[in-house]
Amino acid sequence: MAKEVTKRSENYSQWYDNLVVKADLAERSAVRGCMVIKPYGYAIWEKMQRVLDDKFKETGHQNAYFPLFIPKSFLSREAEHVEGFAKECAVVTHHRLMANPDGPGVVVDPSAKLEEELVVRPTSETIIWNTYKNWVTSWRDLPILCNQWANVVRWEMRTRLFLRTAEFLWQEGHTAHATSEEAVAEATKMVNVYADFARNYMAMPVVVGHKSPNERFAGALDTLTIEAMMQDGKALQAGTSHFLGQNFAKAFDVQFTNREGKQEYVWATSWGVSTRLMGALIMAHGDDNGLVLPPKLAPIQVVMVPIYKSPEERASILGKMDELKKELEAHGHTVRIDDRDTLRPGFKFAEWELKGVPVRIAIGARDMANGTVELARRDTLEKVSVSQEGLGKRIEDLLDEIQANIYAKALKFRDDHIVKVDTWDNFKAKIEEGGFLLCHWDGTTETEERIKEETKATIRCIPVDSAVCEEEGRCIYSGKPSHRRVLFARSY
RNA sequence: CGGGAUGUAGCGCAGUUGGUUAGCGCACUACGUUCGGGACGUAGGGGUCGGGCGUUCGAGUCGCCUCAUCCCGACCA
Repeated sequence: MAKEVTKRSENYSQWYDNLVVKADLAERSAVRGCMVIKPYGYAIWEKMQRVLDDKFKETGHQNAYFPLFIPKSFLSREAEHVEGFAKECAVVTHHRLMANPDGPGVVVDPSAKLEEELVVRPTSETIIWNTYKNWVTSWRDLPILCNQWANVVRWEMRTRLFLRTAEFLWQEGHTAHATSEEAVAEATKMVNVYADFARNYMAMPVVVGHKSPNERFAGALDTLTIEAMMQDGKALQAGTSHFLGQNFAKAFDVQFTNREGKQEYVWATSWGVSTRLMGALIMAHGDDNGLVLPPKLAPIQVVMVPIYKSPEERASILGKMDELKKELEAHGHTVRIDDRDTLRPGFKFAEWELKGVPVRIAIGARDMANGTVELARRDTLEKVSVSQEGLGKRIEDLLDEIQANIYAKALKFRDDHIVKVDTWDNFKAKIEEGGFLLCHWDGTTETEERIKEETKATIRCIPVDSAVCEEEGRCIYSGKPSHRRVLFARSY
C-alpha cells in the first residue's frame, strides 16, 4: 500500500492513474489496452448496474443478449457507421491453431481461415438490427425495447484505465418504433434517465444537450449526451442516447405494415453508458486522500475500525461492533468491520479513505468506557465523538447528508467553471484555464474544426437548457449571427 | 501511423570512463516491542538486468536488430 497519492493539483492524470490502482479498483492488464477490474472496483460497477437496470425496467425495457461476433459485411451496411468504427475493430480471421512446424509453441492454422471475417463488436447496432428484421412485421410488434449488458472492443490508439480501454463493459439499449416522434421521445427519455442517475446516484452534475453534427454517433441523426466536468476543468462525455432515424432499418431492411396497411421502415434509437462512468466518479469527487464515493454507490458505506491493545480488549470491542453492525444493517446500510489484527488503526484509516468509504466508525477503550464512537466522514474528513445510542438513525442521516454534500460541492465547482465568453481572444485565454465556455457558434462544421485545431476545444453539446443558452449573438470565431449558445470545452 | 522517451526483484528507482559476488526504498517472511492517523528493531527470501546478435580478456554499461510499454499528435464511450 502506497503512503500517499500523488497530489491532484500537481499532475491530474498521474493522480488519477495512481488512485485507480491504489484504491484497488483496477489495474493494467498484460493484454494491450485492457484492464483488470478488481473486486472492489467491480462492486461499484455492480451497484451502478443494479440502479440503472431498475431504471430501464421501470421505463419498460427488457434485457436480451446478442452475439459478440459480427460478420464483417454487417458492419458495412450502413455507410457512416462503418466509416466511424472501421479504424478500431478487432477482427477474427481464423478458427484454429496448430503446433508450430518450425519450432515450439502454436501458430494459426492457415487452413482454418474464415470465409468471412468476424468483427468483435465495437457496438451492436448491426447485429441487433439484423435480428430485429425477423422480429418485426406489423405495427403490433412495435415498439421493441431491449437493453444488453455486454462487453465491447474498440482498438483505441491510446488507452486510459476506465476512461478509454480497448475492452469495456457497458449497457446498450436498442429500440425500434413505429414513428419518428416515438423514437425521438425514447432517445430523450433515456438521456434523462442517465442525467438523473448521474446527478442523484453519482452525485455528479451533468449538462444535457445535443451533439453537433460533427460529433454525432456514426449513423445517428441526432445524438444526445450528458457532459460532466472533471476537477481539472475538462469535460467527460458520460453517456449518450441516439436517434437513429430509419438508417439501420433501411440498411437491414426492417419494415413493418402500419395501421393503414402500408409498408414502412422502423424508427430506431440506441443509448449507452459504460465503465467510463467509473472514471467519471473517480475524477469528479476524488481528493488527495483518495476516492470519495457517494453513499448510494459505495460498496461499503460504513467501515468500523477497532482500536485495542490486548486480545481481551479486541474481543469486547469487536463484540460491540457486531451489535452496532446489526443495527446499521437493519437500517439498510452495508457495513464492514475491519478486524484485521496485523494492521494498525492509522493504516486502516488511510486505506479506507483511499477507497472512498463514506463513513468510518472507530471504537477504542475510551469509547467503550464512555459509550461513544468516533464518527468520521470521508467527504469533509471531519471527526466527531457521538453516543452509541441511536447510531442507526444518525448514520442514516449522515449518509444522506454526505450524498447531498458531494453533489453540492461538485455542482459549485462546475458552476464556478462555466463562463459565457463573447470574444475570440477571451475564448483562447479562458480555455487555457479549463472549464466550460458558453459561446455563440455559427453552426458550421468548418468553424467547429477551426476552433478545435486552434484551441483543442470541441463543442461538447448544444444544451437543451434553453433558459441559459437561448439568446441572440454572434459566433465567437466567425462573427456570423447565432441564435443560441453552445458548450465548448477540452475533453477526455 | 508520425514525433519523443523508457525497459534492472511484486512496485518505484540507482548503477560512474565497460572491471570481482548487481544495489537502494517500499512491499514480502520470521521473531520481538508497538497499536486513538500510514510503527520500529533484528534477521531473512526474492534478479537468466525485455529478447537476439555482435565488439571485448571481461557487457546491466558499447554497437546493430527486435519486442514491449509510456508520453505528445491523429482516433475515440
